[in-house]
Amino acid sequence: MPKNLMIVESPAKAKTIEKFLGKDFVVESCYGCIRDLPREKLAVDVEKKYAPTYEVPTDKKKVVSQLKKLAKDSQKIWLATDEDREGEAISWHLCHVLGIEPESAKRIVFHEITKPAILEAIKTPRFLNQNLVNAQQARRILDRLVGFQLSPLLWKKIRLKSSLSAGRVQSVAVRILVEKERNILEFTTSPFFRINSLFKASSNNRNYKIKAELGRKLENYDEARAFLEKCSQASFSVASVQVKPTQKSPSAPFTTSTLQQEASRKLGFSVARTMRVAQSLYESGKITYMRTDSVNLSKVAIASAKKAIEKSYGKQYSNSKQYRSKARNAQEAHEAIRPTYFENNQVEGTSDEQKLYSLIWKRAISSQMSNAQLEKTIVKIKISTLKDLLTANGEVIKFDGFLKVYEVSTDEEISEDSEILPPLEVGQELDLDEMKATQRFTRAPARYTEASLVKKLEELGIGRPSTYAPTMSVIQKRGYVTKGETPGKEREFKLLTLKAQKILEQICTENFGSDRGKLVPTDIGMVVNDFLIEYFQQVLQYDFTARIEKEFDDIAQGEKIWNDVIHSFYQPFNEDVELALKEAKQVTGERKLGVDPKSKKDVFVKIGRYGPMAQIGHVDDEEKPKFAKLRPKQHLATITLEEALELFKLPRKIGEHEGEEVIAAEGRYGPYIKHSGKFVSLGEYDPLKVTLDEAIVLIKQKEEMDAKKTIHEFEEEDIKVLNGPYGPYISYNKRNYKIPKSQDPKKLTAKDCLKIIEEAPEKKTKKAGKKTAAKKTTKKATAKKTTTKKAAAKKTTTKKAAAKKTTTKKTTAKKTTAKKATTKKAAAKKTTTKKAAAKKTTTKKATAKTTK
DNA sequence: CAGTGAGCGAGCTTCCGCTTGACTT
Repeated sequence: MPKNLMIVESPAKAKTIEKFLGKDFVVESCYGCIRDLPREKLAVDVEKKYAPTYEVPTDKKKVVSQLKKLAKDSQKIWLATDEDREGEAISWHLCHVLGIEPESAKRIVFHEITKPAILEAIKTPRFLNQNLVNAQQARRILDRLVGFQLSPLLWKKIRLKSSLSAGRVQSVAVRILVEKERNILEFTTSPFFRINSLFKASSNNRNYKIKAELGRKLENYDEARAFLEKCSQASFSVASVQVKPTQKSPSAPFTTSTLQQEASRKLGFSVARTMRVAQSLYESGKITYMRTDSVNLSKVAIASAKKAIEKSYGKQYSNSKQYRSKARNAQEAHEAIRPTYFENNQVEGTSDEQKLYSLIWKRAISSQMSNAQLEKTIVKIKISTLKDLLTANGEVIKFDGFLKVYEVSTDEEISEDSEILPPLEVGQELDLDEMKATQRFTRAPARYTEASLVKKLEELGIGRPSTYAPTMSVIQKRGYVTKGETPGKEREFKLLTLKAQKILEQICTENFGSDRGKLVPTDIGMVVNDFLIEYFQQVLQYDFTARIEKEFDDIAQGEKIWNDVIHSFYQPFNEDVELALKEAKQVTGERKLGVDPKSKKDVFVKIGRYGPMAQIGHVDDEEKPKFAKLRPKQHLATITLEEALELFKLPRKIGEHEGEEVIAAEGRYGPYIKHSGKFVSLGEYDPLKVTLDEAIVLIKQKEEMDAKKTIHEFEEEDIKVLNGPYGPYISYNKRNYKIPKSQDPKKLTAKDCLKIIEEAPEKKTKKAGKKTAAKKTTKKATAKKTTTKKAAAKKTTTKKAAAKKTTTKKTTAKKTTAKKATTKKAAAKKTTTKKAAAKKTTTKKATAKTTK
């Protein structure tokens, strides 16, 4: 019989800790939350102080009964869930489920999974912090109220077939994208010219090329032409040389959001892919926990990084330090993401795992390395015929430091290779090799990627490490947002080249405005967003979460009662819901485009039950109106009358093939052609333009594919043996059956198949839910809560202070928070200046690109 | 899997944050 049972949240963590503790301890995992509000109903009694009804979800029943058994056999139970609001609440739920009095529970916490940290934690157990639990309950209940009131309102007012949803996090995420998209739509581009030049110089028998550019933009073609003409007659000389030493310091080790950003930029991973790969690295013990908002490293980790750096690169490369978190609502329950063993600079595994591990290793190890020492040189070049100066920038690395292993990239572009400038003297003459005036265009604001949206949400304090990836997928699943696929458009630009005193003019083309991989809001996303903003200003505000988080903090500090906080939010919110319910008409996003020249009826676009559509005529007209679905790339806001009228040409008969009609149309799953009862997807082809010949090729391809797919076809029994993405299978009566591994699918007879079908297990049904059981226990729980609240409040404040090893009383706690706030501000300033710097380099890059 | 779109009403959906499997045919 084990003396001690310790419960943590993650099974991988449990395994590691068990190794540290020896045989007196059994360490088990509860797999996250073990009790929650039921999925299928509100379960918050708004009449009775917002009393929640919790239950154990079906997929957690097994874990709970296992834990109950272990708990019964143990003498002591240690609740070691994460040290944050959610972790405290999980411990509280565990108490309820395992029949432990919350007042007598042994609660322990640690921020890092190291032996000393855990042994220390066991020495200093505390009790449950009911204030923290209440803060979590308030968070949970507020989210439930918002989500489960707003979503049904959308079902009612926007009668779409697909299920819609709204929530504190997802709706603001969509809003950010919608507003960006509207900025892009409003943006009008304007052309200008940039001057780039290349000089030749030689020094110590070496030839150098010096790139220099004009700092200002030229307004138009005439100015650009005039500038080059002046230069064609000019001589050039060095006006000034400025050399200044600078430093670059490494970035902090990864948190969830920075990992997602870097993996997106450097490896092209979606946030979901990053998390999936990180999870498997974590489970195999190669990295620390991957859902964290902390940049903290344990002492053990810092020491081992130092050792690894000194061994591989030498002492001068080591610079141990601890980073401070900038995140707004960081709870810092874990370490930063780092390799478990710094001495392993690579690991075995899939190629994704190796790549991501390498990124994590480099970032973590470089965070403990020295600053890079650089020397920046700025050379101004005089033009004899003009007042303007040209500027050449050079950068030389004097000591590489952390750059030896890791180069941080920015959102815009990876920075240009540094130029090496030869030694130059003031007054020295320079030979112009070539000068270019390139037409450029002001650029529309950039769309967000999944990773940059996560970054923005984190800055706003919206969402948590565990929800960034799910939030990105939910806004796409609901049809609010899609990942762009269009490659952009071509555009022409002028290029003037001055060489050997002659000016050459060229028209070049470039691609612009690609939205590939970027998040683009859909019409549905926009209509839903506009509706929510009209009626629910407060919840949709960017700082709503930050403000309500302050209230949750007050609850955690024992300064506010959670029911009151919810009440003061819910009263006006509920009024807004009622108002919207009563006042709002059906939301369709309707826009009139004009009049159909043929029928003289109105043509308009709107959101129909199946998505965006165009319509000719009104429903109450004598004649039934005509409808047509919008193509995927068309939008309510931008489609023209002509484009809309085109849509009514579908479905379109394009000819005959083997005596049967061939019809092109746009269906639910994209454009297709129909031929003798079979459908062939059109892919990239436009159903309005596709020719018969092209269609026949596609039909033949499809027939070939089908032939490859079929292994057997037993017509009498209507059984098919087919090749699918998971291997061969049997298709019968609209159901699919697995083929046992012992049998060769090629040798199967109709009889064999029927036998497999008969022996196949029944299909599992998903749903099972108990609705009554949970009620009693929670009522008791809430009653108890209210009585013990005051006492608990006092207790915890003093305890917290004690834990921090400062003097008691609230004032100290407040001071520390104030300090935090100021450092935050400073941090914010830093980032903005950095951003500005990043912008500079990118514009440079853009011009550099075109000159090549 | 693929020509839907009014209005009615049945019956369905939905939040955010903690955590992993199960496993498709």
